[in-house]
Amino acid sequence: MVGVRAKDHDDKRQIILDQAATLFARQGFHKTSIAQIAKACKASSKAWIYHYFPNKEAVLTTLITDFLELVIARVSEAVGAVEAPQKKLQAFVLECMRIYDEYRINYPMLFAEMSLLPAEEQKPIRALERQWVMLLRGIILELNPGISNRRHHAMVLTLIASGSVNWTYTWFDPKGPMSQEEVAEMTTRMLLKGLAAV
Amino acid sequence: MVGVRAKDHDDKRQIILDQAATLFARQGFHKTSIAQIAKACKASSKAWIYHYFPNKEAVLTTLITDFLELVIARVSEAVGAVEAPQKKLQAFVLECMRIYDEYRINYPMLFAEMSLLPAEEQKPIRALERQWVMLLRGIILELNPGISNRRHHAMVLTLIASGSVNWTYTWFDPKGPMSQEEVAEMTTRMLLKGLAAV
DNA sequence: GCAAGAATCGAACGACCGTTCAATACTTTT
DNA sequence: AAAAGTATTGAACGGTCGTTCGATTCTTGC
Repeated sequence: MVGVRAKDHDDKRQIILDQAATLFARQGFHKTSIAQIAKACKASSKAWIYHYFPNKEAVLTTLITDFLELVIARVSEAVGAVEAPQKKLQAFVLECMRIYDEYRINYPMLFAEMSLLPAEEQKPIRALERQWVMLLRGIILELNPGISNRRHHAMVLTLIASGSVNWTYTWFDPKGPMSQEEVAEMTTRMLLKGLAAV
Repeated sequence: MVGVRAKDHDDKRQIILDQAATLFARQGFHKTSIAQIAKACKASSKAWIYHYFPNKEAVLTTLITDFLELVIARVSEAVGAVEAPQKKLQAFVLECMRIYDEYRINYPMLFAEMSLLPAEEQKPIRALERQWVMLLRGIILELNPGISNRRHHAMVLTLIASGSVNWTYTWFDPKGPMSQEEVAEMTTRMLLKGLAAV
């Protein structure tokens, strides 16, 4: 076929995303230049990036989108593999922390950056985020069906709980005194008791 | 005295900080230019800013420092005004949310931006942050003295709890269905039960 | 082998931005 | 009123960065 994309087109694209993720996490989005990403990919020109992405923001939005889709897929699977709602919560928390640790993505930073994008570009990302939150909300409702009576209580409680999970990024150190499994265990135990109290 | 600073020098400085806070919250640090801050202050030249701050980063670090000092002062006072540790936790959470609401500062964004600063400039800010965390840790230890046996447990539990409070920024809407008092109430109740479980 | 589009690259453009500088106006003490 | 230092300003500098362009090379179906 003439004029067809190279077989390794998607691979190259993925390399860009991987290198960009590392650089964004270390230096932030604005302090990372296209030239830097290209160099990290061992390309000799920054114009090379533009063959795979229309602009710099697209690298960011693709990165966040792919990441959230992965999180949702893996968390869904982990949660679906157990029956008891207590076990589901544990699986949810643990799987989130595992992915955060594997990918070393600075989620609060990406989140903040995303919030500055034009509303139209935020839309699909917000939708994925909502999926993630709704997954957690479902588990919380199973754990404590009573709260469904009061309007919005389930949602607010879910958002409060989500903070415990998401904020972990800002302080957790894999080389610290606790493993992610232990932190996940403590978080789960706290949430289990706490969520029953409202 | 010849060559003394004008009486309103500190006022002007504060105006810069206030306008910068608003702009940073809305557009982020990097997308806000010195010229924009100057214009928001009704100054006719961006060089004017440099009479009050040595550079743009100093505006950011001063902003965060002042904010954290205010938070610590107000939260300390609120916590000190009550006796029971349960009341202290409630006061802590409520006061944090009140300040966040009053000042409309995007704390997670400022936090992320601060993390990219040179280590030396981060130091005093990290110290203030630690003060805030330690305040919360003290309350948690009062609530659950048992955890002091296991090393690091109190600190990790504190950090997990702090996530619930700090993440509120990213989702709380004053025009939403719940007031900050109600959210603070729910957060406190959840934490009270949850923290006892570890 | 030729045509057409993909892949890659080097160079340049155009805009913006943080910072500096020199000059002017203002204030206050002596 | 003179001196000295502050307050403010407009203009310019130096650099960076995202993006574009044109050219070249490579791949592949006809």
